[in-house]
Parts: sequence; structure tokens; C-alpha cells
Amino acid sequence: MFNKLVLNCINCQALALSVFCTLKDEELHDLNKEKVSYPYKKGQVIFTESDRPNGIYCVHSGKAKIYKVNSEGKEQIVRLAKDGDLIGYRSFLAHEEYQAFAETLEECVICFIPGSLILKLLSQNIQLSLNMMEHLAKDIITADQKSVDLQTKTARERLCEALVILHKSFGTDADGYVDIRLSRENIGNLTGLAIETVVRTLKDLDEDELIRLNKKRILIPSIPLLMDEARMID
Amino acid sequence: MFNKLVLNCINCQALALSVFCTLKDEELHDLNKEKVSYPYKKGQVIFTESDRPNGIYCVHSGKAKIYKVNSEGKEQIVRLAKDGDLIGYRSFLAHEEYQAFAETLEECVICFIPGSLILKLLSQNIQLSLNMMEHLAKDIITADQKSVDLQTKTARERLCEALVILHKSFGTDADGYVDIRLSRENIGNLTGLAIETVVRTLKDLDEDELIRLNKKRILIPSIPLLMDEARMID
DNA sequence: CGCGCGATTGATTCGGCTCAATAACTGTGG
DNA sequence: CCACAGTTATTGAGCCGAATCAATCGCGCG
Repeated sequence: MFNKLVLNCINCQALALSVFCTLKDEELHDLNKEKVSYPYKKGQVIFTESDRPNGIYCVHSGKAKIYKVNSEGKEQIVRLAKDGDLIGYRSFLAHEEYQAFAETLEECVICFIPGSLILKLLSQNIQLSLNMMEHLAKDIITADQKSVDLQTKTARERLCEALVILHKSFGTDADGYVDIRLSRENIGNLTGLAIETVVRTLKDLDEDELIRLNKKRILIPSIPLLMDEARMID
Repeated sequence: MFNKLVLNCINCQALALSVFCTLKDEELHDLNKEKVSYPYKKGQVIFTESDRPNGIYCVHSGKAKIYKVNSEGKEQIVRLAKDGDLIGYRSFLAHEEYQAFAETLEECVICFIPGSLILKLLSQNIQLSLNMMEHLAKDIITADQKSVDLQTKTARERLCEALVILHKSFGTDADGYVDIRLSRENIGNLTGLAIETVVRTLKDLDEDELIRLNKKRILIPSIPLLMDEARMID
């Protein structure tokens, strides 16, 4: 059903962006030998809540969302992933079942690294372990901040903050627009707002010239101004 | 200003509860030699936001809160810590300044482990590193869940959930009451609710016999019932 | 015994959600 | 290339949960 792809980690653009940037030649060789690369279509599921992790996914190209579904069936995006990002490492490292769903937002190529290799690499490469811990620790800081924001920031502030973060992590395209296309619904699921609130607030921000809307595309004329509006300290 | 205490890690009750449970004799000896133990009074500050971490704290006895303060000056409790829990490891491992404040909730004894030793131990003891990663990964899962809860659960549900979690992590005293004393304000800061809402909702829960209130003390007759009320799946 | 902080209770307000209806867009097949 | 169907986005109206504001109470402590 899937067609494996043949990719060489040595040439991987995403490698330098990932925690694996510290791998030595031999380890990289192992990684290259054992990882398996698959193409994914837009909207394809990578893993499902309550599945048991057998390894870790690494995004070679494309974008994906990791989300939970609450009891009313509403989606809540926990994290977005792009080139070089790992997916599913939390549950794998926590020895727990997946706590969320992962799904591509566009065409992707995603590599799977078997758990046995991950553990071997972590065991023999201290720097990799320390990198991984740093990575996890930063994730926690981000997650904590999100909780704080949910408790104290208004819809407008949260939306502004989300846009700033999207801008920072995904950059801009040739025209200066934030380089990720999200539906209003996905923006809502990312910020914890109702679709209607997202629509209205985006419109307000557009009218206040804090952003420029062009269909699904969003341009941010001034990051500092938007950060100010989001009450982000930075 | 502080009086150092002389404690031997070999005899430490909290040790078995902590990530250090895997240390070998020699490493434990190092830990014992380099850690410094201090007594803290109730309400004493352990570290402050924007301080730079030089190591990691480990609670020997007592309880502490880690909290952020938002721009309006309102506190938000990120995490509670008890015997055997580490404090400040996120920022240390992320190589960042502290993102929060840490303060004792009662009399405590807290040990400080210098960063150099932590790094040495993590480097030479793979199992410790893997434990630490597991610990961090579980923290993330918890933090993510908190965000989801904030977005979807009502005040009553969040409060019930917090009580269940408090019960699970702090256990009960001889009379069956949850073994931690928090002011209404702290409960509010923990759940993201206004004090008045906490008061009213606790009263409601008491009237509905889902909890039994006795001043600051809280008894939970049936965890399953309360979990149900909190819409927790378990 | 009085002081002060924490807890309680009531009244009011309001941000953002829900519901409902319509419009615009996307993709698909004829 | 166009018509149609199914999404996705937009706009309006009304509602509701929880925050805020304003007293008052009462416990703990000197």
C-alpha cells in the first residue's frame, strides 16, 4: 500500500535541523541503513492515539499536525511539525501509548526509525542524549507557556501569539506570507478558539493593519507590533 | 544565612522515588559528596524567574510549588513538588534561564546538586539519562493534557480533576484527607480559576457529596466518582 | 480582644461560544 | 469549461459560564 522511498541520510537537508546533527559517521550509517522512508499524501494519518510506539518518526519534508480529540469530538492541535522535526518521540521515550493523533497537512516524506536503533544511538552517543533532553526540556517550557496563555490571554492575544509563533517556526514564502496554510478550523484548534472567533478576530487584526489577509494566506508587516499585541515579552 | 544540613544520600528516603534510583554505589558516593542540603521555611523562595540555573534541586522532604506570574501579577501554578521530586531540571537541561518561580509550601529540606555533577552523571550512566528522558517525556504528556483540559473542561470538571491528581500524587493522611494543604487561592492558581469560583464549586461538590470539606482539608469518598465528574478516562 | 488575611456570598458584567443562515471556494465529473 | 456538490468561511443574534466587583464573615494569632 505504501511505496518505500530510497533516501540517503548523508544527503538529508533535514538532518542538520534535527537532534541527529551530532551523529558520527558510523552512527549515521546505521541510521541510514535502518530508517525507512515513506511518502504521505495530504491528510494521511501517521499514527493514532493508543497505538503503541515502535520507534520515532522524523519529517523529511512537508508539514504535519499532532492533535488530540476531546470527548465532544473536537480536535486540539498540540504541535505542528516540519522538516527535521521528530514526531512521536514523547510517547516512545515515556514508554507509553501514543496520546495523540498525527496527520500530514500536505504531501510529506517521513522516515521511521526503529526503537531499537534509537535506544542504541542514545546509549552510545551521550551528546545525542543530552540534545534530546534539551529538546524535551524546551518542549515542556513551551507547553507550560501554552497553559499560562490559555489561562490569561484573550482570544485576540492568543491568536496574535499563534501567528508570531507560526511565523517564527515556518518562516515566510517569496511574497512574505507566513509559510504554512491552515484552515480557519485548524487555527481554531491550535489556539483553542471557535472557528467564528478566529474569523472575526483575524478580520479585526486585518482592519487594524496588524496582519494582511489574502484568502488563507497571512502576512505580518511587523512582528514586534504583533508581539506587543500578544503581550509576548521575548 | 542558611545552615547547611548534613544528610547522607545512602539513607535518603526520597532517593528511591527519584530519577537517581539507578545510581551505582560510586556515583551515589559522588552525589553524596557534592550535593548540599538546606532547610527552608514555609513560603521561602527556592529560585526566581530569569535566574540562571547552576544545577538541579531535589526535594528531600516537604512540598513546594513552581509557578509563573503573569503581567497582571496573578500567579499560575505550573507544578507541585514533593519528596523525591526534582525542581529546576527543565531550565537546566534546556540551557535556559528559569521560566518560573519556585517556593516552598511548608517546611522543607531541599538538596542542591551542582550542574557539573549532573552532567557527569548523565554522561556516564546511560540508564540515568534514559530515566531522565522518560521523566521529561511524561512531563510533556501531562503538560499537553493540561492545555487540552483548559480548553474543554468546565470549572467544575477542572477542579475535580485537580483534586484527583492531588490525591494521586500526595496521597491521604491518617484521617483520609488529601495530604496537602492549599489555600483557595492556590487551588485557583493551580486550576486557572478565580478564587470565588473555587469556593463556590468546592461548596457544590461538598453538597453533592463528591467530596467532604473540613476547613482547608478535603476528603474524597470515591475517586472513581470524582474522576467521572472530571471526565477523566484514566 | 482586636487585627488582618483568607473565605464566603451575592450581584453584575462580558468575552467568547453556540446556533443559524448565507456566501465563497474547491474540486469533480460531464 | 461549466455546473453542481460538498467544504470552508463569513456574518449576525443570543446566551452562558466564569470573572469581576463589592461586601461581609470568621478563623488564627499576637
